[in-house]
Amino acid sequence: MLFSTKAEYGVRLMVELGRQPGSRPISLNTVAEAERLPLSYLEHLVAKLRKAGLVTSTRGAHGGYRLAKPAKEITMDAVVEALEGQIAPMECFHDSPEGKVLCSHEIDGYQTCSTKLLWTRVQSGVTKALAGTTLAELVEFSSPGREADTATVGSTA
Amino acid sequence: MLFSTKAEYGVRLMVELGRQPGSRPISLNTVAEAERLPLSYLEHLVAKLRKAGLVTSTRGAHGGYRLAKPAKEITMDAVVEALEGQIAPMECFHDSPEGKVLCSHEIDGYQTCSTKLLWTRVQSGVTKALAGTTLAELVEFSSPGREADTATVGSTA
DNA sequence: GGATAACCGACTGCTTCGGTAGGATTTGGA
DNA sequence: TCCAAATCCTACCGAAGCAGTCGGTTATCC
Repeated sequence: MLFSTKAEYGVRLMVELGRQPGSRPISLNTVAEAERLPLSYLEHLVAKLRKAGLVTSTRGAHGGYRLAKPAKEITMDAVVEALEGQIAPMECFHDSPEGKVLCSHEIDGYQTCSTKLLWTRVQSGVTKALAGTTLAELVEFSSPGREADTATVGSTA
Repeated sequence: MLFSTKAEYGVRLMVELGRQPGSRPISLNTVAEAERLPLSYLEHLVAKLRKAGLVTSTRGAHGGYRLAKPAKEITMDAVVEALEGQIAPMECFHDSPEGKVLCSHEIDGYQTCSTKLLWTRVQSGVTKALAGTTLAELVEFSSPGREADTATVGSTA
């Protein structure tokens, strides 16, 4: 499995927040019941999202969470990365400052890494899919009234 | 991390096999030394590749492994899947008989799955990257400069 | 002050990862 | 014929991550 349920639950949580029209926060409890997910586990996940600056929180009674930005401006690479950590196909891949991918095997003074081409392509494929999808899309895609419609599930790139 | 070292080691092993010109098998020991990987761990990995029909084995002295097909006909989705198991972005994704992806949340009688669009795109991105890369490409990509080096990497044992 | 809800850290059972160990079986060659 | 080189197979191990649970603390509204 490429991703764990952290990404799954976290994305659902974000979608749930994105569904709310007003600006008032919704409590985690509400989200947990709507999505039928364990509240105490969601607490851990939402903490990651908050630290990543994707949601803001209001404490106390009638508090809760809301999106830190409009759903249109939230791309899913940021969400998934906040939840799962750095997204790389393989451990030896790091993001260098220039945004390039780098395979540590090459620094060993040992010849060209035979797997670099492959992982670079995979990395690119995943990144394009995640960065090319906004939260707003997911909200609209799953909004009630719209029945399961696989026609628009095409790739972005 | 999307994939574990099983994929990394296994792909390197395949590339090493693909580098061999003749049809005679090479031992795992040779591969392990060339790639500096633990032999006993490679045994586990090559077993998966063999069961998937990607390599064939010859037992006994002067035995070893060789590719079951020409490197051009081996696509990396088969290799990675043999090593890592079914490739899906999320646990709720299964390959249905018709080759479509299916999210189990939708069968719950509960509304449209809010994450399906995202995971479908990711799935597509990864699959395209893997299926669009052949072993032959990786072999060629990592070959240049090979005959020049003097280390233990020599192809002729 | 009480209810609500975010926050925080510790703990737990479970599975996978990465690797080791020890043996058995098969085969080629001296 | 017997040894060495290989594949093959099962079991085991420590470490880490996953998917939670639990208990408690702080902040806020009524």
